[in-house]
Amino acid sequence: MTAPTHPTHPRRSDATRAAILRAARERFAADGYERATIRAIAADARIDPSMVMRYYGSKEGLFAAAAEFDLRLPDLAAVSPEQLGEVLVRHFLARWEGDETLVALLRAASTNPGATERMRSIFADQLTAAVAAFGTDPALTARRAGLVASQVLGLALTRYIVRLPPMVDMDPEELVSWIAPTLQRYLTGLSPT
Amino acid sequence: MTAPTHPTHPRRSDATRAAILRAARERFAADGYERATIRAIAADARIDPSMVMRYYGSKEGLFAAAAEFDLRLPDLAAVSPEQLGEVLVRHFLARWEGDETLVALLRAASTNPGATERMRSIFADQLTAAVAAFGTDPALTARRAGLVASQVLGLALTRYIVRLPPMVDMDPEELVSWIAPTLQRYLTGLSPT
DNA sequence: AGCGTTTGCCAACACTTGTTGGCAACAGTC
DNA sequence: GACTGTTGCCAACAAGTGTTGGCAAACGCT
Repeated sequence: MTAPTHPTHPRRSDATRAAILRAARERFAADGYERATIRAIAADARIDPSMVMRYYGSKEGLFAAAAEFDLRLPDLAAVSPEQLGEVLVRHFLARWEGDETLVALLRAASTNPGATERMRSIFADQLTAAVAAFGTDPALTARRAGLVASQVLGLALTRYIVRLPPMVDMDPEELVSWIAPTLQRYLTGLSPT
Repeated sequence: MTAPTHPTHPRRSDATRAAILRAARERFAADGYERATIRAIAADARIDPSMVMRYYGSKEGLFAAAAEFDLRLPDLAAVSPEQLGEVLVRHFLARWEGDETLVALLRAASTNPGATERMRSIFADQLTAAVAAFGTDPALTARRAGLVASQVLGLALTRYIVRLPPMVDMDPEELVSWIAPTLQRYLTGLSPT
């Protein structure tokens, strides 16, 4: 993260930039876009609010930087076809739990148009590409990816945002065994038409 | 809605109250809790912002009134067991499309603690009760309901909030035929443990 | 008609928000 | 050591927020 886009000289303020980004992700994840104030983020990072503006231009710019995200989906073509569902749930669960960026993005996506758009493109681009990679009927690929997204995002919503007790209490393995067959069918099941 | 709790005299301002409530639901559904301002809601309802305060006490109070919601779940004990999934998806789809209250609630649930709590209780109470009504292993009831909620809320999130193209484009019947088997298994499938 | 109550609007309050400009301290270079 | 650019903070702004109190008109009742 905060990788210099070009072989530019490392800046003396890189530590500050990173601190801002870390605080921003925490606040956005905990409070959503509008309730997370620049002042609060700056206080967490122990710097002045004006620094946030200098380094990230605006609140929108800060969010864009903090919500940079890659699903890091594995190559599904290399997975044995009957294990696709299981591999995917495991991967998503690990990704949600290990990085609060996605929670921040999901919280913000409900109210902030920019975040909505990013969420949409992440799942429309990255997930659709991964689903296309193991090649079923191209006409169905987008729909399969959309259905997978609906279950995976629903899992995240109920477990990390709404915190429905049963969804919070189940351990990852139980979730995998319940949900994997769902994704498996969405990915490889016959079109029900 | 806005039903007089007691046999009190109908008030001359009932029309205004209803207009406020209608405008509030629209704004909350479109913008979420924090971006929906009392001034904007009042403007939509063509009255002064101070009226909102007089009739609903506070913004939180207004939201609480606007987000009053009943899932109106059918009696699942009266449904033939192999059709549970299908009946449920149909019911939820109709409920989402016909009433923007749930969309308002879902949008707000990501950022507003009160809305989160209400969402949680709606699905924890109403849905769990419906699932319990056709009586499987009580130890699994809450988990089954939670899983159903995860898929149903994921459907709503991707279709009405994030607006993932494939989820928006599919017509209700196709969604039903894809998703019904998922709910069916969550409701009646064997515990995978 | 005269009464108290209800409905509505206006103006203002106290506060928070994102954002800006200026100014001191510091680093590194010639 | 002087010069240039960077890093940081302070103070302030303009705009928008939820919320409040008071006042005029309309209403419903006797």
